[in-house]
Amino acid sequence: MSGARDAAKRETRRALLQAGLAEIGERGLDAPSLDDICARAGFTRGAFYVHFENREDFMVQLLNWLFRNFLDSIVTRDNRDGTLEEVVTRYVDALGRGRLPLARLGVRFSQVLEATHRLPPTREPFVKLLREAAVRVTKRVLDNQHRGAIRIDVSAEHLATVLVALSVGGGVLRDAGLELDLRPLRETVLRMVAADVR
Amino acid sequence: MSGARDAAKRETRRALLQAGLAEIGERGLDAPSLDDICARAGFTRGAFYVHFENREDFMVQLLNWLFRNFLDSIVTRDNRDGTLEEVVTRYVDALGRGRLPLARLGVRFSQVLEATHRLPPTREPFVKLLREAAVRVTKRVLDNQHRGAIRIDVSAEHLATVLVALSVGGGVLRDAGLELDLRPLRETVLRMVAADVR
Amino acid sequence: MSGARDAAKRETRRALLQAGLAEIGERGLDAPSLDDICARAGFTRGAFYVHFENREDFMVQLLNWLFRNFLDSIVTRDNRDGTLEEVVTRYVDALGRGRLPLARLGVRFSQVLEATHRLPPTREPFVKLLREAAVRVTKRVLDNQHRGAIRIDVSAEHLATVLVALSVGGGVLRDAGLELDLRPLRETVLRMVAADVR
Amino acid sequence: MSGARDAAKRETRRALLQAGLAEIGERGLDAPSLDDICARAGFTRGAFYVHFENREDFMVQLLNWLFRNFLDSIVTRDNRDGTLEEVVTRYVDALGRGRLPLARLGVRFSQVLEATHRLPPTREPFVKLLREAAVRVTKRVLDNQHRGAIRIDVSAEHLATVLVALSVGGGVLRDAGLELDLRPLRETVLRMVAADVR
DNA sequence: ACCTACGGGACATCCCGTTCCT
DNA sequence: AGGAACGGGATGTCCCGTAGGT
Repeated sequence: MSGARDAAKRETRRALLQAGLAEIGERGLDAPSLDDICARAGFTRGAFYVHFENREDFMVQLLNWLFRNFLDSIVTRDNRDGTLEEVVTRYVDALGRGRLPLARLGVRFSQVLEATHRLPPTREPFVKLLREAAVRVTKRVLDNQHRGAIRIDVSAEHLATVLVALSVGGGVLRDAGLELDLRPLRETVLRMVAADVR
Repeated sequence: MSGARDAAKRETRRALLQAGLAEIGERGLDAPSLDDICARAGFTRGAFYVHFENREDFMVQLLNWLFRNFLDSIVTRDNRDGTLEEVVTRYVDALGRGRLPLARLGVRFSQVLEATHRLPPTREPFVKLLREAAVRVTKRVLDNQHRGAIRIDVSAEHLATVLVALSVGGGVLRDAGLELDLRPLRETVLRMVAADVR
Repeated sequence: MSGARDAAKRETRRALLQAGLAEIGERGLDAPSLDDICARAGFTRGAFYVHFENREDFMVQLLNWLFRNFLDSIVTRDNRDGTLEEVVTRYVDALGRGRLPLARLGVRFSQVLEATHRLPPTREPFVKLLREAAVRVTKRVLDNQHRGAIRIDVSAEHLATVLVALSVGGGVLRDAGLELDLRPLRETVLRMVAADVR
Repeated sequence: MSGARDAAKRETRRALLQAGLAEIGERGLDAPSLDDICARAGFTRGAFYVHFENREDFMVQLLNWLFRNFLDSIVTRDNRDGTLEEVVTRYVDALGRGRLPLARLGVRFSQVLEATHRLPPTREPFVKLLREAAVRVTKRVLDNQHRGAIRIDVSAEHLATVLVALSVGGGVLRDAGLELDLRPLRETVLRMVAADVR
C-alpha cells in the first residue's frame, strides 16, 4: 500500500507538526493561531483539519512526537558514551552552547512542562519518558561503578535520579536566563560522584 | 492622609492580585480572562483598570509580588537553619508533602518560567531571585564547611549552585508528575556532600 | 431608577431585535449573520453580547416579542368588531392586501413555524398564542349565535377552531404563492356559518 | 446498454436523496451539511458531486421529488373515495395519527413552505401542486353535490378551496404542537358542508 | 472608585467546491 | 464512479480596552 497519495499525506502531516513546533518555540503554546501554523507549513486550515481533529489534538500529537527527541536532551540512546564523565561532559557542553535537542528545536523546557499539565493525554507518555531517562543513566552509573570510576556507597538508581534532577534543574536555570559558569559546576558534580576521594 | 480611602483601594488591588494568582494556578497563565479574575475578586474590569494598565501590567505586578514569596521555596531567609542537612531535609520534606511555598499557592514552577519568558519586565527580578537563592545557600555551605560537616574539596559557591539546580530540578520533576521516593534521594545527596567518606 | 443609562440600553436592545426581525423577514431564520443584524441596527457584536447570551437566545427573545403582535393577525384584541362577518371580512381584506401584522413585518408564517420547531423555548408561548386566538374567536361566535347571526347547530368552540385553522391555512396558501380570489371564498365561508339557510 | 452500471448510479442518486430527506426531516433545511447527508447514505461528497451540481441543485431535486408524494397528503389520486365525508374522515384520521404522507416522511409542512420560498425553482411546481389538489377536491364536491350530499348554495370550486385551506391549516396547527380534538372538528366541518340543515 | 455599554479584533470550527488519485 | 486532500470563505464566540455614567 501507501502509494504516492499516502506519502504526500504523511509529508503534509509532518510539515504541519514541524511548523507547529517552530511556532510554539518562538511564541509559546497558545499564541500561534492555526492560520499561522498552517501558513508556515505552506498549507491552509482545510488541510489541517484533514490530519487533526482540532487544536488540542494537534498539540497532543505534536508533543508526543517531540518526546521521542526529548530524551536525548538528557542522555543519548547509544552505548558508545563510555564513562559517566563523558556523559556529563557532553551534556554540560551541549547545555552551554544551547545545543540540547530541545533547545535546538527552539522549545523551552518550561513550555513542555506547561503543555503536559494542560493536556492530560500527554502526561503519561511524558512521565514514562522521564523514567526511561533515569533507567538509562542508571545503566551508565552501574557500568562506571563496576569499573571503579564511581563511588559505590550510593545506590546507582538513586544517584541516577539525582543526576537527572540535576540535569533538568540545570536546563531550567539556563532557560530562566541565569548565566552559569558551567565548567566548574561540572567539575563539582564529577567530584561529588567520583570513587576516589580528594 | 486618606486613611480609609487608601486602605480600601489597596485592598481592592490586593484582592485582584490574589484572584489572579488563584486563577493562574488553576488554569494557567493565559486561560483566565480578566473578567474571570475580576469576578473571582468580586469586582469588574472597571475596578481592574483603576489599578493596572492592562493585562500585561497586571501579570508583571503579579509575578513580582509572587517572587517575594518564591525564594522561600528554595531556602528560608532566617539563619536559624543550622546544618545544611537540616536545610535539605526541610526542603525535601516540604517537597514531598506538596508544601513548597509555590505549590501552596497553587502555582507550578513551569508557569513561573513561562511567564518570565513571555513578560520581559519580569526576567530581571527573577534572575536576581535565583542568584539570591544561590547566595543564601552558599552561606550555609560555608558555615557547614567551617564546622567540618561538608566536604571542602569543592567550592562553596559551586556546590550551592549545584544544590539550587538540584532543588529546582526536583521540584520540576515533581510538578511533572514523576513519583519520587524522596527519602533515599535525600540521603544520597547528603552523602555526596558530606565531609567524611566511608 | 432607570436613568439615561437604562433608557439607552433598552433602546439598543429594541433596535437589535427590530433589525433582527427585518433581516429574518428578508432572508430567513438562518441566513443573517450577527454582523448583518448588528450593522443594520447600527451597532457591533460587542453590543449584541451585552443584551443576549448568544444567537439562540436572541432568536428566542425575538420570537417571543413577535408573538405579542402575532395574535392580531388572526383576530384583534378589542371588542369593537361587532359581527363575525366583520371579523372575517377584515381578516380576508388584510390577507388580500398583504397587510396582516406578520406580513407587514415581512415575516412569513412558515418562518415562524420553523422557528418554533427548532427553538424549543418558543414552542410553549406559541401554542398558548394559538389557543388564545381560538378563545377570542369563540367569544365572537357566541355573541353572534346569541343574536341569531350564526348557526347554532355547531359548538361555538369547534366552529372557532375551524375558523382559526382556516385562517392559518389561507395565510399559508397565500405565503406559498397561490393566487386566490378571496372575495368569493369569504362569501363561501360566511354562508357556511350563517344561521339562515339559502 | 449499461444496465447494471446505470442501475447502480441511479441507486446511488436515490440513496442520496433519501438520506437528504431524512436529514431535513430531522434537522431542518439548513442544518444538515453535505457531509452529513452523504455519510447517512454511505457515500462521500465525491459521489454527491457526480449526481448534483451543488447544494441548491440537490435541494431543488429533492423537493420536486417530494412534491409527487405531497399531494396525497391532501387528497388521494384514485376515484374510489366515494362521498366527501369519507375523504374528510380519512384525512382527519390520518392527521390524527400523524400518518399524513408528509409526516410519515418526517417532513413538516412549514419546512416545505420555507424551502419553496428560498429556492425559486421549486415555487412553480409547488403552486401547480396546490392547484391540482384543489381541482381534485372540486371533482369530489361536484360528485357529492349531484347526488345531494353536499349543499349546492356554494360553488364547488370555492368550497374545495376552502377545504384545502382548512386541511393545510389543520396540518399546520398540528405541526405547531396544538393538541386538537379532531373528531368534533370533523363533525363540525361536515355539518357545515352538508346539504340537509337541521 | 467602580460599573457597564460598546467598539472591534482574533480565532477555532465548520462547510462547500475543486482536484487529483484509485 | 467514488474517495479524499486541500483551498478558502464565513461566522459565532470570546475577550480586551475605552468611555461615559453613577
